[in-house]
Amino acid sequence: MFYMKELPDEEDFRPLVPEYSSLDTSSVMLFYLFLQVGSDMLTAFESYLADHGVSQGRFIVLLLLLRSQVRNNGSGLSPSELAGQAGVTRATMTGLMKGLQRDGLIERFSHDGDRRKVIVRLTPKGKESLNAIFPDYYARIAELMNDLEDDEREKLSMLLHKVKNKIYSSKQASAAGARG
Amino acid sequence: MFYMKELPDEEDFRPLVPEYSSLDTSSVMLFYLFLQVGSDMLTAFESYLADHGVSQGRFIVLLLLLRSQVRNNGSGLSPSELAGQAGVTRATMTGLMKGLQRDGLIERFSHDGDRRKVIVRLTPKGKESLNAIFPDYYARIAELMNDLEDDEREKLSMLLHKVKNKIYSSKQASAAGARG
DNA sequence: CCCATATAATTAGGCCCCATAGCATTTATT
DNA sequence: AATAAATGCTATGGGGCCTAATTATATGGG
Repeated sequence: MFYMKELPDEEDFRPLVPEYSSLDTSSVMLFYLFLQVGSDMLTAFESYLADHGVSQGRFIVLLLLLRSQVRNNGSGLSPSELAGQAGVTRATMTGLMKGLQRDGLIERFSHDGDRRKVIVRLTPKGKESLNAIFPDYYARIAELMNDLEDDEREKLSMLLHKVKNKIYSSKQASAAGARG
Repeated sequence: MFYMKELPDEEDFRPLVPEYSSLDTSSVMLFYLFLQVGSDMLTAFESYLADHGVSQGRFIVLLLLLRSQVRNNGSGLSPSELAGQAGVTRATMTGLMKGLQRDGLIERFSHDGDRRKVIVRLTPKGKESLNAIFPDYYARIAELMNDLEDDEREKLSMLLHKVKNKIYSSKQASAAGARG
């Protein structure tokens, strides 16, 4: 994920202000700060996951499969459902499955009732892999948030939700614009 | 960037709590919320940039070049400096340069004093490209942050800095651990 | 002056993430 | 029965990223 190591400051925007009189520098700097922190967080956890032989994408898939086992007693998920829950296309998911199966972390079975479908389940090795990752993974996340007091976490969560809602509402707006 | 569309909730962690008694679910959920919002933000801006024919990585390079022009009167930057400022290896930067030069957005000159070095500068077309992107790009960022009051932005910025500092301090810790 | 070392940029090769388009199979709709 | 829709897959390609090796150049002793 690409970002600038050295964030832009007021000085960088000053020459642009005459041209873009409405330029809201505090927004822009906050935006880049956000991206930078997100990227750093992600990079740190990706390298941790890489030490355990999985990528971020693979880890999410394993997590989704574990959740499905917990929630509905091991009935498994189809690639299509996984793609939907992970926010990628079915084709992308196929590629991910391929690698995960090659490494023995998942199994693919054919669905009894619907022969178009495939059922994906964690193998014992896949579960072990998650169990090897979990304790330290969670500890690292907790460590990361350790400096935030309870009320700060709530505040951060609230602010993140505000931004998130804004993204969704503008997505809808642009989709409506494209339709109409 | 991979994340889960449907964020995990308390229920998902409940089965894990007996095993990981210290599991701090509020941290974990905040962490995933953060990644999700960051990813959504990035995706939205990437698709906007794609409409203008540049990727996030390319855009950052153009931005860095523009900043260098503003800051030190167009002396340009070397690929090595660009790689450092963008947080990627020189090899990665070479690939980026190749595409940007092919599309006429940058120029590469050889350094007078040191013939190992290359100097990269924006072309007029590169500047035009940025100027075509800017107004709307900044407007979108401002729009995104529009629902946040001034004090909320400050709070968010402060909280982000707290997390950021935490990342850096744990990076140093692990680096020191690797050394010693 | 020469050689060892360091630095700059590039190339080659590879992995991951991700998308679109097209295909065969199977199921649902009408 | 005919059409539409869904599923999983392949092929193809782009973008981001890396390591290792290569080439050219510079620099600091000996």
